[in-house]
Amino acid sequence: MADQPISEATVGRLPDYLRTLVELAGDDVAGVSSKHLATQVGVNSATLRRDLSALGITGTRGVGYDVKYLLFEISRVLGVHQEWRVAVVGAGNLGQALVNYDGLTQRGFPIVVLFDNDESKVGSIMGGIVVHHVDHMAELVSELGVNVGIIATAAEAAQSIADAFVEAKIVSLLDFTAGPLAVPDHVVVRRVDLATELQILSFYQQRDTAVSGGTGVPLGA
Amino acid sequence: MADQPISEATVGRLPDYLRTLVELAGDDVAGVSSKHLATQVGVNSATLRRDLSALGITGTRGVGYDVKYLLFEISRVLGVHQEWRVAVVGAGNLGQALVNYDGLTQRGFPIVVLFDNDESKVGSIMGGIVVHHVDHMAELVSELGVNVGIIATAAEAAQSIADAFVEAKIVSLLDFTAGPLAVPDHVVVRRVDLATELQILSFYQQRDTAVSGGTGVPLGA
DNA sequence: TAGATTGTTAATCGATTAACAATC
DNA sequence: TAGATTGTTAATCGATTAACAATC
Repeated sequence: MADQPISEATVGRLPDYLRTLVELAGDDVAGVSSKHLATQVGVNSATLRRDLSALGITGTRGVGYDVKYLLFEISRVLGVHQEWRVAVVGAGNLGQALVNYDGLTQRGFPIVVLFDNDESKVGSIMGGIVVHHVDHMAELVSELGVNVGIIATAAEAAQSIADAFVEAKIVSLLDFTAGPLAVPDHVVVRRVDLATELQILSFYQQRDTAVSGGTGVPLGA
Repeated sequence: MADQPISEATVGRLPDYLRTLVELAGDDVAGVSSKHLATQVGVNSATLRRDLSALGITGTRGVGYDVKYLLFEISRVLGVHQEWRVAVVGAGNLGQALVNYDGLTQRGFPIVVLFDNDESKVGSIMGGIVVHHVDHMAELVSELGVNVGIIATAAEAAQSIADAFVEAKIVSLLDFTAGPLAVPDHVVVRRVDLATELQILSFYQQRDTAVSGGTGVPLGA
């Protein structure tokens, strides 16, 4: 029943805990110690106990945690018991990949509508979803009960789409474009930028394979 | 010429710096202060100066930093001057979206080969790339000079694909599947998990819209 | 010289983790 | 009671940032 605020780091670990717990439950494991679960997930057991404590989730001293209870509580905290209806803007390759990707629906995030500004795409069906014109975002988002928006357009359009989502009272956005988005404080944006991920990878590779020391060899401009 | 180690946090900010610097250079801005650049990027100016210092990048006291020099040095650190050749495993929707996505090539990460274990896909061309059978990974990865691998298969196949990449001497992997991958220490894996991103978003939304306080209302199991 | 801005020291903050009293 | 494990305190670690001497 602790009342520490829940840190971003803690929230980020919850899906990992959930994933491992689902496996344990599948194997009919009833109880688990913080040490065992932490090892499975790859975190320190004190960190795990602290995370659970922050969520108000308790175990039994000398015994451990009940797997089903953990599963239920973490699911509840993450909102897994609720269905989150997703709108995707951008019916290009990425948008199409998203609507064709079962994983999102399976984990409780069905894509219910796809928007594009290209008239030739409007009206067509992709992954079982009808493509609507972006001009109709406000009405449809409200009508369909959308509560999460995904921006999968070209970078130039991102800000105006974000504005439209905000206008439509969406407060959770996942952005696949690179630039920073200006949104009101109550709107949460998470960014997925594949090229940046690859750049970070290449940084490590370059550093680890570099002939060590020195200011570095200048390459062709 | 500082010799602090470069933190993961610093590396993660480099692409943001780069992006903003590209804009400044485009506007023909020649010099910039840490305060100005930091404001643009949305970080603290001391953090920015510390990051640059850690990379051995210097400015001029009383003046600021030279935009072109910053651009060149950060690019070099990130390996932007090198072409990173990417192999994607999994020619499903995600794999297809990746090969059709120009952004990666534009930022120096051309996908040069696509693998799948589905015989009916092998030999076909997607986004201009020939699909090869996963059994030929080792030879082709070496032949084509691949140095980054992307795992875009179903979750069950991820570990064996990772093993195959490791076998083929690839040390940088981007993984779109959920589970944890076991790889040797010298291999760097970054994970992109869309459902987890959405779960984190829904956590914040649930928390912020919740009727405050209390142990929470139990929902139907 | 006066003004500006870097590069770094020292303070602060927050997150992780060892350690252990509480207690099943 | 003896053994195990939680829940939390206190120590540690690392990253951020204010502040300022160095210096252009």
